[in-house]
Amino acid sequence: MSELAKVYNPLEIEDKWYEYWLAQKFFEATPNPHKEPYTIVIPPPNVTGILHMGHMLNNTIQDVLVRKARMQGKNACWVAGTDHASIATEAKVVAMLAEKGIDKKNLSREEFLSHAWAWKEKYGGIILEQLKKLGCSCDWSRTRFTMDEDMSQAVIDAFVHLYNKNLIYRGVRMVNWDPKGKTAISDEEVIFETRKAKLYFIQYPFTEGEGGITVATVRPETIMGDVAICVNPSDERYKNIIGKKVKIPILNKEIPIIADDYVDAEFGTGALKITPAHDKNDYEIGVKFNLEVIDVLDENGNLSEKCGIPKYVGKDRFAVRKEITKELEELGFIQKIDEYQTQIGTSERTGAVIEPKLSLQWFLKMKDLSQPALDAVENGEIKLYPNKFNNTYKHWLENVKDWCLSRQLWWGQRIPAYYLPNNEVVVAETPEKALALAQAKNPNYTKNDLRQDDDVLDTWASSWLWPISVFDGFKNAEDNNNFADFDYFYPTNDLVTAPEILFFWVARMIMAGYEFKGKKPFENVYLTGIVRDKLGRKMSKQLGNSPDPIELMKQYSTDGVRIGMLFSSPAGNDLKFDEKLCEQGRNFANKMWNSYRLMKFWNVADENSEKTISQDQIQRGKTTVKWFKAKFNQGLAEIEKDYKEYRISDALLGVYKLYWDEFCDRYLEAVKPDSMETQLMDRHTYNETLVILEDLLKILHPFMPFITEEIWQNLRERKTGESICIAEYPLVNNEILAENTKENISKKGEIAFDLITEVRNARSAKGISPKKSFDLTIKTKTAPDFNEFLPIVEKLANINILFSEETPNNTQNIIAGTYQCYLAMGDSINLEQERQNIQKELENLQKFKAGILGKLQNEKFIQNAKPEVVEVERKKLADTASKISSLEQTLKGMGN
RNA sequence: GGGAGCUUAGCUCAGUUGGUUAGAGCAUCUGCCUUACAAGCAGAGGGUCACAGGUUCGAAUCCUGUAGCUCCCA
Repeated sequence: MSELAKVYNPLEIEDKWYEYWLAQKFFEATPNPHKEPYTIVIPPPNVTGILHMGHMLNNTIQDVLVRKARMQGKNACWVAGTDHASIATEAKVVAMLAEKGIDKKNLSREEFLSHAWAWKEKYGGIILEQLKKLGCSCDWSRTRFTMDEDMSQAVIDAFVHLYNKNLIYRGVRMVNWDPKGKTAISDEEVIFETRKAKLYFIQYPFTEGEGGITVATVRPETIMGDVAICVNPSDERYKNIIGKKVKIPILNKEIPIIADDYVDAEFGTGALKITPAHDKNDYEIGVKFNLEVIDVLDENGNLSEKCGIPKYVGKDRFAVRKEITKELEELGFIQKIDEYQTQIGTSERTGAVIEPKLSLQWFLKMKDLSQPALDAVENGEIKLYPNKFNNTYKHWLENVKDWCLSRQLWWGQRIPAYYLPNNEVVVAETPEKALALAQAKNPNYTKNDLRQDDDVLDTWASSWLWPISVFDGFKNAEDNNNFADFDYFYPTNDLVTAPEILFFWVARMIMAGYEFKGKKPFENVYLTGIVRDKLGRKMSKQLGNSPDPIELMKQYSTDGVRIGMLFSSPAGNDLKFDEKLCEQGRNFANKMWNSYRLMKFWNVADENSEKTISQDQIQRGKTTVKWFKAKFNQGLAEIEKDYKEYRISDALLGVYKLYWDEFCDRYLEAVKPDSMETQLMDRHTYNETLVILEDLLKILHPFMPFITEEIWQNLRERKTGESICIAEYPLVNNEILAENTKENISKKGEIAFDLITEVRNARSAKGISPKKSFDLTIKTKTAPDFNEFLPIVEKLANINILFSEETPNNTQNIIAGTYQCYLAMGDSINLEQERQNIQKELENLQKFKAGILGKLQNEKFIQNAKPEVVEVERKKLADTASKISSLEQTLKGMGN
């Protein structure tokens, strides 16, 4: 048996078992009315994506939950897939085409899409393959893509449904315009930079009378688009001029002074110029006061005809800023120019400064949709972990804005809206149905009169349907078969995702669940933290501070990396990732491997050889097994509690300590055979150890699927089709816990192990080798209450235990529980030193006792504190008093 | 500007409705090739719980204020 390697080698083992699991179809789930379903849908990663540390964390947690549920006999179904990521993918494809010298502008929509699909087929599956490396136990037969035909159909159907309910409308809205790329981009693609700018103080003269009002702005080139000056109504400086009119410098156009709370009286002069076409907030004020919108810029970021000053038309916005500043200065309108730090949005793609621009977009009204979603979290039907996110969630939903659904892109579901020659619009699932609607208005319309909207829908318009559509929940009701999956697996159980997309995705899925199915999409939402580097920075490509997960797994084993991720991830808190943690995970795997190796050295006794085993060894085995089972079940109960509260890293730490500290360092050391030559072990202890190890492997399996499978498979003869993946997860054994409470087994064990530590410590302090054996006298008339543990103490502390009521000479004092013990270490005892140690210990105890007495003599404490608390204090007092008296006796015995 | 959260050992974090002398892992230090494992074993040291008040018999925990940091929304 000794041919097992000393160091665990994960490489082949991981691939071997993953292939076995897939071949045995352990991860595939089909509806089964006799089994309870447990469902998770993956947050679909971008089809353009490759695995990053965030995915590692997220998917490891999901795998832990799914594997545990599967072992608990549930019908575990984890659906994987990817989303089409309109913007990112289109950008990638455009870039790829550009490299080949192809300009998107010269392609038809169909041509471009065929390139995009080709790209997706080639690169779109990378991330899913990487998830397999991570050990993810997804039902791969269910893998979906948000642009699959039926998934897309669901998106279109949903759009039509909402349009017909009057929840979708078309309206003007401010978008992030990239004047270089000549396209709108999403908020996520805007990078804010802190830049130096100038704050110009410009005077707008009153139309009547002397003077005027001074406005501070960073954008003097937009004054031609001004339609009002706004002040705060409570601003004393301006109270009496509200309603007056001023003239825009140069242009000499009259605009009113209005008042709104939005204006910050502290900023600049407290007077704000309102340019609705070029600022989001100004636009909203414009809507509120019913002001005109004058768009003075064109799609290139140049001044347009509308600016009203011919010499500036067609010139770049920044050039005009300089020129107009000069002109204003010459005309005496500029009072001063301050240096100013400002946040400027730039395009992730082109680097151009983003121009807020009004355009016509499709919107979804959110108010009615959000109410059920708000209620669901409020009344606990859906639970967020950690629940600190309830506030954020509530705040967002109560202030929810309408959702801009359209994107000026081609990659995605094309908006099913068709324009008629008279600019009327019809919305329908297909061109045919749209034509029918059109013809209802005017029978003369033909197919050629319809022009479909060029834009596609936001990717989230696909992913908010994900938990429904992956189970074909939108398919026709006539086709009953298609609903079997949906009816069985929906609502799903847990969702694991990042807090960054709580609104984008989670809230919207909840809305979709109630809107389309009248049911929540999931029960629990576990929000992970953000993986940061050691310095606390977000991991990003630009910084290059993210390790390559695949490399990490090669270096530390997949199990090791999974452990490393989870060790540092308390729910919802950001985690500072450190490779050291993966190393710790790898070391743990190695420790497990070696504990398995140790068992392989042992020989099970037969009827004859069993007689040669010492009673001490047999007794040790018996007690250790009993003790460990108590510890195991206590630990397991804690771990279950941690799982219930989604404290995954605490659950892991619990398992880790059970395995390493209790099993390896205590249990295995205690049951080791006496004889190194025969390695003979009694059958009872051996069999129990096997069961114990199997139970440990089972509770570890969700965290470390590969090594647990490897050891589990080798522990006994297993048949094909057997696997720890589907082995029964241990239940907390309440009988053992009750027995433990009755017999105080774990408490006695602690006393015994503390005593072992004390003895080792005494040796170590004096530089004596652990190999040297000593006598230890326990001061007692009868056998001490932890009697059954004494053979364990003798073995692990390498001592010989005696009982006596006398205090032996020349010994070191040790306390075990309430027992006074004396360790005879021969000449090495320094009596004076020993006396001092005891004195010091006595002082500590006296201080401690005084503290307790202080409490117990305080009447208010006795009156107010819970009886249990008072009882605990009394017990402490008694124990301390007894320790003190025995130490004092010891001192006396030493002739002091 | 509005909202949320954080601050506990050198580092990363636990610390449940207030109740043992505040815990863990890593790191550090000491001693060890001991019947598996040096990716290991046996020990040890290390904290004014950010700061200042308050409530309470009792505060890391509750309240108020201050400072610093982070995130979300605008």
